[in-house]
Amino acid sequence: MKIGQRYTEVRKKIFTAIEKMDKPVSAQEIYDYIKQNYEEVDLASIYRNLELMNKSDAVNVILFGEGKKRYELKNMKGHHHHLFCEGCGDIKDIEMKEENLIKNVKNKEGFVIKKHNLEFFGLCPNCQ
Amino acid sequence: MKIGQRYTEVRKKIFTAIEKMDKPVSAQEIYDYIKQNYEEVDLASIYRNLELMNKSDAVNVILFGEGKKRYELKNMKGHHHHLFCEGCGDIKDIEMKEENLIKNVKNKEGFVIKKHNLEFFGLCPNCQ
DNA sequence: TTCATTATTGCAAATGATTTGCAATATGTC
DNA sequence: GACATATTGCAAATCATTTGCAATAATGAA
Repeated sequence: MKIGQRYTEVRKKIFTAIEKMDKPVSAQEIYDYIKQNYEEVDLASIYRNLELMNKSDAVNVILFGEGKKRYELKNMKGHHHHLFCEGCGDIKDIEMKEENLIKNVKNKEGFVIKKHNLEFFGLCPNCQ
Repeated sequence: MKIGQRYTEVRKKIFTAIEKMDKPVSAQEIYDYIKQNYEEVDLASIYRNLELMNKSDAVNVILFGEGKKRYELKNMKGHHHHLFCEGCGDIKDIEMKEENLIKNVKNKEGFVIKKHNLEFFGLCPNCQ
């Protein structure tokens, strides 16, 4: 997995931050984490790296309609989806077979499917 | 389906705009459509109404990672998902049974599922 | 190891979507 | 028609993300 041309300190920190927080995180959360655990890194650099990481398939972009993107490392876990709590924003992973689902979509409309996202929205035990 | 307390001209225009454009549309697209077909409506009013319409279940919010939200009328079509072309932004509806999928998620993690979104990303015939 | 090339970073400013305060206006009610 | 207040327009604010540019750091060559 090649991100850009150089393996920089900033890049290492971003990787570590996402890995340690162990959930889909926003650019701002990565920024905050790094600020508290290492020397500060500019937000713009984080955004630029996240875009690179996304293009090189190192991270997934996850959307919950909060008005911002979340990122998670791709190699850490198998393919999965998420449960997003509308109450507290808590996020849980879910595993699910969906071969049939995906199979049915392929070749429909002549599209070439490159990616799909399935997210569930609801309330976690604490928020019900 | 009750949106706010009054059935205003602005509200009518927004409904008509979304219906006529017949695809998931952004607030800006609704604004542009109305500007061309009726008297202009303030963007802020459109946003305020879209939020109301979402809370009262009149519209679905759809996310394709473009950095903005799209809205579609809920009553127009049955439950469906979308194919979003990363090349040109073209959007197609797809129908799919997913009873099993959803059934499997219910009662998992103690979440109460209120909504789920499944989006596919790829390239349409023109963009391949 | 030092040097040179250029990818990457920090900083500041710009952009785009969305939100908010507030006074003016329009809608439903009596 | 007059009132009470939901809704709108306008302007400014906010938040996430992007961009220009000069300074800095990573990597390959000498």
